[in-house]
Amino acid sequence: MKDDIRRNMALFPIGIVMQLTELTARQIRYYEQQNLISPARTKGNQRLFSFNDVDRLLEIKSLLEKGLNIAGIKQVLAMKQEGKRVSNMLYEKVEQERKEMSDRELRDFLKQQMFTTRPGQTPLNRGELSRFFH
DNA sequence: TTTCTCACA
DNA sequence: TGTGAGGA
Repeated sequence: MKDDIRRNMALFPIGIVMQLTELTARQIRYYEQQNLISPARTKGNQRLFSFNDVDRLLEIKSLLEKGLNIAGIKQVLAMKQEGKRVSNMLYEKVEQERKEMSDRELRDFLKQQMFTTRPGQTPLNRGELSRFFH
């Protein structure tokens, strides 16, 4: 579908993205360093974000609020891409099933993480989320 | 004015 | 992650 070119078209500077996502410029730049997003650049080296980038950031924010840290988000995002590759040519109904499955898998994944965390290793989840399993 | 990179009393 | 410096 050629709707992708529109979603991936670099349009807004970091200032607008800050308002859209309610994230600080510092955070947005940091997430880029962590390869969670890959905005285009202007000739003046200014970042230009696409709708996809904004969506991604909103998802990151959402995951952050669920208590995940960057490492956890990276894995979730990776899972999303795999799932997308499979459901790309399927219909909406299947798309919904994928989302539900993703949520369930995310829960299982997090739960398992809590018990699998090895000594000296930072847990993938922290903060509020801990309350749900402890 | 806005955004960029770098670095930390 | 915040924040200030110094430049574009």
